[in-house]
Amino acid sequence: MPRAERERQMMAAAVRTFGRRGYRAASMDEIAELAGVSKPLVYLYLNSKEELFTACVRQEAAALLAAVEAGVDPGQPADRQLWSGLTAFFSHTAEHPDGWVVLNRQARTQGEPFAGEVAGLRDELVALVAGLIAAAAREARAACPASAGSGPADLAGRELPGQDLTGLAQALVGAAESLAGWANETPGVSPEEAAATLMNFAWTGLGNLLDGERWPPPSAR
Amino acid sequence: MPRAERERQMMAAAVRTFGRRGYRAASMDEIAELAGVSKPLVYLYLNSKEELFTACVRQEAAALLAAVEAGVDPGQPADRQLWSGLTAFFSHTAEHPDGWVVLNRQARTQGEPFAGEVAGLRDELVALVAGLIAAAAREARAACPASAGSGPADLAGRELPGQDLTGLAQALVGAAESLAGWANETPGVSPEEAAATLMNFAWTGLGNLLDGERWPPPSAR
Amino acid sequence: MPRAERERQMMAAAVRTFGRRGYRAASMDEIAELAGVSKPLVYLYLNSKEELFTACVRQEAAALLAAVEAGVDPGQPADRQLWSGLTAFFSHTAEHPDGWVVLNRQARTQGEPFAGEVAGLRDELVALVAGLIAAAAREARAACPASAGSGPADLAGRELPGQDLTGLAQALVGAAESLAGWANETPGVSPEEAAATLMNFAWTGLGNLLDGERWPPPSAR
Amino acid sequence: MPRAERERQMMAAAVRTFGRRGYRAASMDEIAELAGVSKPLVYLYLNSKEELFTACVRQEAAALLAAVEAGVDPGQPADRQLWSGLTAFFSHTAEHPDGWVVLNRQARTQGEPFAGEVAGLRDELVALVAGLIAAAAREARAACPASAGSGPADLAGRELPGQDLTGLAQALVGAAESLAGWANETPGVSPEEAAATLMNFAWTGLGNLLDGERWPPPSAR
DNA sequence: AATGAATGAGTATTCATTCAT
DNA sequence: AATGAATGAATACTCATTCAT
Repeated sequence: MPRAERERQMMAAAVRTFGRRGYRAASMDEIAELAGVSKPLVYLYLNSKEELFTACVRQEAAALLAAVEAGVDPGQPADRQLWSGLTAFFSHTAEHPDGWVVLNRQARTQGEPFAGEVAGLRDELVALVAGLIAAAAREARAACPASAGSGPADLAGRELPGQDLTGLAQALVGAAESLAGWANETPGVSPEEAAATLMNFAWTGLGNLLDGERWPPPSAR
Repeated sequence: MPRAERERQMMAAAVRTFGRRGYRAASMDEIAELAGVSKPLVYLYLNSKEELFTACVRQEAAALLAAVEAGVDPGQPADRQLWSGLTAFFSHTAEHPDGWVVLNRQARTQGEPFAGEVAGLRDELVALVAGLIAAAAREARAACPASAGSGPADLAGRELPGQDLTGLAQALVGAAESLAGWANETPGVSPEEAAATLMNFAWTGLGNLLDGERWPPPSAR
Repeated sequence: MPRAERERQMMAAAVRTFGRRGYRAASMDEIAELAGVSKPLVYLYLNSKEELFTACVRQEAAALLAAVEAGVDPGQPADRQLWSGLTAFFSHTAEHPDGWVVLNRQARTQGEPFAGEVAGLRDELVALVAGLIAAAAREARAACPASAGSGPADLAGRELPGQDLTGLAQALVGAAESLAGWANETPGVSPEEAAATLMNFAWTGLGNLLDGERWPPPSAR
Repeated sequence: MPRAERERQMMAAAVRTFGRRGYRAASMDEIAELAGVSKPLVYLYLNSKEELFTACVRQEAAALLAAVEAGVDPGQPADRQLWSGLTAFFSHTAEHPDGWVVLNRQARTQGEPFAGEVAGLRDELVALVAGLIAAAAREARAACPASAGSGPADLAGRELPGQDLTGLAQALVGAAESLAGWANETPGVSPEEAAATLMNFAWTGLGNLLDGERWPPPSAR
């Protein structure tokens, strides 16, 4: 069997095992057995438990990021982009539960040497979301050119300082992570519904929500 | 030294060690040394690593929940309650970083026998938040009695089915968890600011936010 | 509570625990708890686990030996003495099952430092039985004074060299030990019946033996 | 080195160590060192201390039983079979002293989880002996066909109720166990002599028993 | 390309025993 | 006369990792 395929098998077994047991509790024996190969072969190909786990994290992070980025169509308005990105996010995590658990839970116990690896992914997601929020701000400004010149007060309303922007993005990403976990274990919640819930929550605001507003707003439907 | 005090020492050492290393990677040797006692004493008082960890989780969960509940004044309107609850949450997690890490990260690796323990805490938080959102909905209806009879569309706008309610609460709790982590490692973000960011995000809605709205709304100031 | 009574309590708890668990598996904690005292008190009175066990063995051995000796009436013929001694043996072991288990099983794992202690008891039992067999031989000779002078062949038949004597006694003691275990766990076997079974088995054999019969019988040679 | 051979080495070391120290006092470290391997290898091949001990007991029990059964020639009369079986028993125990100690002493501390294992062996030996005694009874009846019709008293004399039979077999097995211990530590007692001692002791007694004699003899009643 | 055989280093847990009071 | 508090030393068991083939 060619090396590349064997490696895929091993990675799949590793993701599954790490997802189910956690980094420390997973044993190389179990991974090798699940992959259907001998332990020395795992070491020959992937060097060590730590490297193997790091490779799993990197692979799953790249796949998730790619899925989200593929879901975002830069030609669309920012809220649409966010909505489709979230849908892609919820779809991907639902379809790769082990990988998602590895990323979201198992890789985040601090003190382990791969802590930075997954923090990197999260930072990329936060940056992506922050970018979308910033884009939305620009669009809002562009949509009301009149107000652009109406005064500094208005403008201030549309400017978000960097720290606020990051905080908002952190909140949105956290909300998405939480909803992903909840949606994956609650039957009958589709990725689209989860995305809509989050858009309602974040975009529209709870206050407006209670006034009957929903996302997408009627004008955009 | 009296037993109760020794136990407190041990629990503190355990929370610190579990927070820094994770459940599996923490060793009873390290905990005992940090507590300044011999290992057998830890076993004499707390029976086993698993029981010790469960005790830590329970203690930290109870403390966090108590802090949040103490921060919520039922005499206030729902948005005020939510804001003060969030402030208490961010304060508590900032003051007990090890306990927060134990709860939020280390206790959530699935497959371990205490998985349910921390899930319980999270469910309580979600329920608490869901209760506040439902209360807000009631208040909104009460505030516009006229609209109550004005038609089904309006009413529908103020009714939240249970699943939506839970989803929103999950999103809010996830956002808070995420912000707590970010605020704790970003210098200069106070609990109040974190709470305001989240209220802006959730209560007002990003859309309104970009239109210059802020929480608390001018009328409430 | 006076020291002597406390010591009796402890010894009783120890015999019970050692009997149920064995020397190594019994813990001083369990013994102290069963005796209703604190562990340091056990050490204060009985010094160490090994000394405690040795004391148990000595106590039970002395009690068993005393019971057997009390059952043997030197004024009776040897077979009667043997029968009543066996009855006393089976009665005592039935009434003190824990003590018997300690003597017969738990104290006989070699390598432990008290190995000699229980070997001593057994040697005394074997010597007692050997004495009875020798007495029986003397009685047999005395009962047939005529044959005493009839020739060396006859005499040889009634003389048992020391090694044979010891071997026979060992066999009889082993048979008794085995029957004691069997009788204690087989309902409906009384000490008298056990003694009768053994006498049936052994005595008629011994009798013939003393009359010069040997196996294989002459006809089969 | 091939696995099977290593396993044999380990079993031998284990039998020796368990025989010398007892189950609880034997340490896996000592066994591994005596076998000349590292401890993990012992665990890899034999799983746990308990399984290792059970395997030792099973192996030694099977070997002893096989030796005894090989010594019994069903074509021979019952007394010959018993004698040769006993000779095989004493030979085997003399040649495998560690195994015999494991079976006869170390495996019989009650409360340990393998208690049943060795009880099984003993029950098989008792059943085998009981079978031989029953066979002897049949042979005795067959040898005196005339007496078969001569009256109920005679017949009764040759019938042994099941419980008596078991009791006799227990006594004989116990006597053999005791003699084995004695013979093994008394220089100059050959297996044949031990077997002869026991046959002298037991067989002539059994013979009379089968002829209807009982203790106490009628004259003494 | 692949593996059977093997281990050094560590981990949770237990227990006989002592000290200060 | 009695105990609550405490520990040094040991033990069963596991695991990531390597070597010889």
